[in-house]
Amino acid sequence: MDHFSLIKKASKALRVTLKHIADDTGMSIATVSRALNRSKRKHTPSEEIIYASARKLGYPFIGGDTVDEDQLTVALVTEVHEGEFYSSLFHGFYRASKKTASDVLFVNLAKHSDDPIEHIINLSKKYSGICLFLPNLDKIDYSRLKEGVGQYPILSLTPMKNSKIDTISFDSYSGGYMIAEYFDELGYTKFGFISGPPAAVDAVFRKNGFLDHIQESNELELVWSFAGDFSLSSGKAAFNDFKNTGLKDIAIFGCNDHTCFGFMKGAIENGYQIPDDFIIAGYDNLSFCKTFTPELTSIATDFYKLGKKAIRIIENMVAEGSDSLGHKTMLPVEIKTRSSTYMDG
Amino acid sequence: MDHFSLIKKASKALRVTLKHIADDTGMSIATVSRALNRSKRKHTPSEEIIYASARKLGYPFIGGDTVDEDQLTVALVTEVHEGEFYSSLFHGFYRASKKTASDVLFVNLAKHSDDPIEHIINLSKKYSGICLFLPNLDKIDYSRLKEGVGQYPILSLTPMKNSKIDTISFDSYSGGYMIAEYFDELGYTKFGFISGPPAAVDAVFRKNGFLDHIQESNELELVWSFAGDFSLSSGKAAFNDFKNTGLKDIAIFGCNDHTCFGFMKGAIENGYQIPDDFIIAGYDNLSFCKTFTPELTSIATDFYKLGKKAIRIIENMVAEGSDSLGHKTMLPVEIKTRSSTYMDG
DNA sequence: CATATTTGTGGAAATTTTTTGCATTTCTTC
DNA sequence: GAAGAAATGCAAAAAATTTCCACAAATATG
Repeated sequence: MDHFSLIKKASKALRVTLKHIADDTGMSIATVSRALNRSKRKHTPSEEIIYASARKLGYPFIGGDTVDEDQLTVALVTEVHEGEFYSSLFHGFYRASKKTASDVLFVNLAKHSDDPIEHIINLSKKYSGICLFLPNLDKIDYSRLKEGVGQYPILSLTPMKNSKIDTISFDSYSGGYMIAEYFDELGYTKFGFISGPPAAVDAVFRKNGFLDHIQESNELELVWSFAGDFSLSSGKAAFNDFKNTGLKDIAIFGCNDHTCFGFMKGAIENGYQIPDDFIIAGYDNLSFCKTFTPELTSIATDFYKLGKKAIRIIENMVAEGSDSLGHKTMLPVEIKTRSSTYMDG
Repeated sequence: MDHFSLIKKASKALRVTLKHIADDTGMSIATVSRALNRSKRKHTPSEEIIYASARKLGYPFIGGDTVDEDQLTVALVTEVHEGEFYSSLFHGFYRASKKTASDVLFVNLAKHSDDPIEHIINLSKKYSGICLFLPNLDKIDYSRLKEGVGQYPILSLTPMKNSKIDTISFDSYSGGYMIAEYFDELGYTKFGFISGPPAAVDAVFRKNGFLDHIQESNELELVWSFAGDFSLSSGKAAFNDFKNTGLKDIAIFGCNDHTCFGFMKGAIENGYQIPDDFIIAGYDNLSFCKTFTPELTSIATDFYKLGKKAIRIIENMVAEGSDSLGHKTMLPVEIKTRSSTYMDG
């Protein structure tokens, strides 16, 4: 029966010994032992072969790593995609790891996609703690994961409703709220909004914050909205929709920068003037915000702070033996005002 | 195995045994042995403690990954910085690893910067092959590295003059040449150039290709050039310099996209029309090329192809036991023409 | 409430794995 | 072709790990 053999394979995972390497290379156990214990790596042909075989079979090397006793090793588990976001995330954690006692490893959830949860559970045996950035996992996945790792320091960077495990993320709600507040201060009363994909919980929070501020005041009103999907082209589509309404003097919040770029591109091609005809603000503070003309007002997130805080939380969990129980941590965001929302002097 | 480690300090090299864990946790060796061999991970308090201690001390777990015997593990060694480039690089290798038998691990050259070469030599004991993207290493570093690893599959992604080890990179020279050729075809005869930092060998090749095509024809002439540094602000500075020359009908090659964005931004703010007053092309084909108005003509590099080729080379080196001897591999690049160099119909 | 049963643990024996001493072979150098 | 150095295998010694057994504590059962 199929599942039996699977279980057997998982449990009886035979340990790699010198004998395996000796058999594989045709050399004696003694030779293998000596080759592997050389401090200086020599380059005799047989030692090369032994090294290659040892690597292939996964023999745990001895000369290699001795760990700093107090240093934890935290794994940041992601799927690598394109875009500035991942560079920022990695770079933030990388910088954070320099400032903390812990070491960060970037783990890619690639080939084992048949069962990512099983894979992550295995990772928990290797690392002191795990940070997950896997927006595609659902609630059932997280439950299985929690079940599988037990009391273990694990942290998700994706906001989740009713998550069983701790999460840390940026305060998207406040980001949206800040934008509305800022528009209000500038004297605008008519607001517009371009949403992101409904599945992106983060984008929904941005929206909620924005709308809540509007609702809190009688003078403010949402006069236009458009369902986008984070992409440049959906921003363009949003502009075409907006153009037909003929609205003017409106303050628009696009739930990410890319959408805003698309919107502004469409507007400029149609002879609109920004910020004269409308003002617009985005979210993410991509480096391109400063490159675009007009420069885009946006909500900035600090990945270095995210990394540092995430590592701290893991470190505390390890030190106190405390559990991941669905606590949520929100990191403040910052508004960067630029010429897309005000006139230059 | 899709994870990539930061290797720990290589010092005293004493092997971690069950006794160490027993001493650390206060439990007996027998208990530790049993806890570590449980296939299903139980969550009794003492087993949690044992696991935590084992991780801390770096005990080689047995239950962990079952390695595919024929699968190689290639390490991509970088320092993580911000910017779209690193995402593209990682993503390219990640996709490539799915299409090849080998696994790719991303290794960050972070904390151990006291002696990166020593660190890389240690990595060679763990992985079947290594790809380096470390533009800061100099020729002496590469020589030491070659000396240290001996006959071992290693590959640099940074073009180097007279490198001792194999390199693979994009054909920057042809990229620059193609731009000049394209400008020529469009009927331009006066050319301008914004250079990158002199230390970036890659940027120098782009320049050489561009200038060589100009020199091959009597009609073509380089009428203006500016020493930039790859940054947005140096592009703006380049524009200010250009403005004072009063030149018109000129075709400009900026050696990377960021510089071009800065240049165009300055131009637009000064009321210039692109491509009417001048045409401009960049290098890198960043996603923002399509976002900017006008959209920027640029040289596209394919990181997926780079990753696939790099992995193939490593695989061949392993299979044939051949050495890394300074061979250079160049991957073709492609020109993406957009509205910064031609009028819309 | 007394008595089985299960579970977790340490000590020590049994087993496995690794290292080392010694003899033999191979390769280099004069 | 001989001397010396380096590499290798065998077997013994040492070290590390697992297993067996006994005991104690917690839990279940009559």
